[in-house]
Amino acid sequence: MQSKPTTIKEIARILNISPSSVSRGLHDHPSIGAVTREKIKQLAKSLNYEPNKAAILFQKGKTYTIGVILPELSEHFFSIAISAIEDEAIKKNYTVIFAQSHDRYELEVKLVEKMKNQRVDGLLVSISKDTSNFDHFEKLNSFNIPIVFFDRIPPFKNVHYVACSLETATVKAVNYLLRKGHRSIGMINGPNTLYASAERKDGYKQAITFNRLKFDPSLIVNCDLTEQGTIDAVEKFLNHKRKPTAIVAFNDYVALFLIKYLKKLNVVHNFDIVSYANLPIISYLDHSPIASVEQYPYLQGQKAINILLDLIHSPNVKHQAYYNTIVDADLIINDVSA
Amino acid sequence: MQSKPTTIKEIARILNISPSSVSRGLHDHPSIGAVTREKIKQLAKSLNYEPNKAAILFQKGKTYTIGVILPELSEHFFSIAISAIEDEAIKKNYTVIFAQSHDRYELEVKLVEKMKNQRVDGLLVSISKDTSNFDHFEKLNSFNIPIVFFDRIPPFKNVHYVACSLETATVKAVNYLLRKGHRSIGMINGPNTLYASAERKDGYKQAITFNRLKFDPSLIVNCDLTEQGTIDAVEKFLNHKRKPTAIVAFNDYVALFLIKYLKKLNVVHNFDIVSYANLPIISYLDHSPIASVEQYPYLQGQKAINILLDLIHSPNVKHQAYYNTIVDADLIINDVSA
DNA sequence: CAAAATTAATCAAACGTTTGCGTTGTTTTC
DNA sequence: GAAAACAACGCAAACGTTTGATTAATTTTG
Repeated sequence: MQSKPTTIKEIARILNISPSSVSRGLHDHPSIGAVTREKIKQLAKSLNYEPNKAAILFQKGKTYTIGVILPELSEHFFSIAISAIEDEAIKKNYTVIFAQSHDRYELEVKLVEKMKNQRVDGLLVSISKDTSNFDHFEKLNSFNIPIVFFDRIPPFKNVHYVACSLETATVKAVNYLLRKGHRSIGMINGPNTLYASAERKDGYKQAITFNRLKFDPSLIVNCDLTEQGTIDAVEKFLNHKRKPTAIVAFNDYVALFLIKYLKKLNVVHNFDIVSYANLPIISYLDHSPIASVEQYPYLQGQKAINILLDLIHSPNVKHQAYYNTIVDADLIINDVSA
Repeated sequence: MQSKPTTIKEIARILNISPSSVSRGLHDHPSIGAVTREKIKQLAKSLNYEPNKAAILFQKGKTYTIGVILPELSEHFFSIAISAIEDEAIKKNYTVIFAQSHDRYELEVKLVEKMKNQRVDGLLVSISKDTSNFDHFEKLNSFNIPIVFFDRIPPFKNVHYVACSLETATVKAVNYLLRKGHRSIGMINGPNTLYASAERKDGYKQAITFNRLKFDPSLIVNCDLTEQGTIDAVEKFLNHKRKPTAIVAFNDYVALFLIKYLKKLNVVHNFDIVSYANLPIISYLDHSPIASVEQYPYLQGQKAINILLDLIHSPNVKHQAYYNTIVDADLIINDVSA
């Protein structure tokens, strides 16, 4: 025996009124009398009425669904960010669908297309690390689907985004190392396609020059964020004429690769390491980074979806202004000896 | 300018045929001639026609959506499992919505209700660790919404589920420790509400008695899987008259807590540790578990959703038989000295 | 060659909800 | 006391797609 869910029609039939009145009654429309309204609501409750979402979606042409595209769910940052997105969405009665680009541009393009076909009301995106072309996002404009980028954002301002000021954070990080006496600081940076890479570089430069030191570009090396890429980067430092005594790693995963390799070479104690992400797991390492930049994924996710919902609900005016939201990043000190 | 998406009606109007013919043409219905069919398909393609999913859902009374409820997305196991679910869903043109119970029973109940109201076609569930009442799942039966449990499953057989044989895995783990010469092996088990706890216990007992050793129940202690709970558990071992030389931890997170605490007490080298989950991060620890049980989350997720899709597509017969799928778990040896 | 079968398409209803407009009565206003 | 205002509800269309029933034209069959 499968029970058919209750419909508005059935309530109308039982109460001998029209379906439209039931609909209006349930929505507190002023043209329905208080008595009728209460009768409707009571019966609806007792019959366990739940609006058929599919019918509403169809009728309104909205899906109350927002899409999320991010590189890797198993990265701690994103798993937390999406938790925030989900929490907020549930509150506002939106449904979230998500997909992973696995950091591949072509997959990202396909997913954006998929999301469009799913008729999402809006999109939250953290771009893949080899995305340098953004046409697939621009297409959505003509369909009036707003996009908010978060964390991994495109390198221009005329989009909505939420991100950390990694530049400021990097200044803090480098300053911290300088205060600890380091004079040659290496940086393992990400690919140049990432805006975050530029920010880290700028922050590094800024801190160095502000402290009246000479900026040496060869102390910043790019890396594809894989384990092998990290090893290649480290090698450059080890062979450097001004061998660094401290290293700023692109994120905690890179830091892990880095530490593993340095341990293998038995030189891990020659380096102070600072990283980004502040993974909880990091504190369990023996030789962990002495500091890590916390990027507040939950907060970022929260802000991003709230901006998106705002865009969805705002009238169809072309936004001249873009939301460019910066979340403060903090340097978390793990160094017990500090 | 916002383009309205192309509809069947419009294609029909342009081609001077009826909407129903267009629909049938697109679905290769035999009653549409080959010429007309091709004309329809070509025009549809050139107009970038995409079926309005909302309309189809509404019409068919199906949502092509499956719900996933799991305890914590930031747990590596689940983030991998849901990746598998998502991958399979995309292939079959299903949409996945998910929610986290954060290991709380009341939240889980609400989420199940939410999913029901969203009219999901089916549900994939990994139950929270303090769920001992299963009425909220039984309600879904009358709505004909199939459920497949995975990993964290209820303690009875008359449901569909996919899980590891943790019993077998535990036998392997304990045998491994016994072969390494350990004669007093502690186990930090989970709450008794979890079926997985019973399995671990049984496996432990089985390995011990099979090796003609005496089973000492006080060497198995329950734990709520928090850091403090783990510390409390360890304390019992440290004060035990037959102080264990090896410990089987409930999972890698517990192992982390455990190792951290033992390090603090400077006794970490007195113990061999075996754990479950095989977190990638574990290998970066200095003193990591010498072995870990791999539960193949991707495979479990894959099997679970395929079973669910099977149930969804199968005719409305009451299944007398239940899918009780066991995925083999393997003991992965990390011990370099082994 | 009439009857039956086949082919190719159309018609109309249906899914559940929302909403602009119209229709009743009843009450207020000057 | 007639006109205007209002309160409370019903009617019907609309959203896009699918599908059972129907029709019309063509072909096959005995």
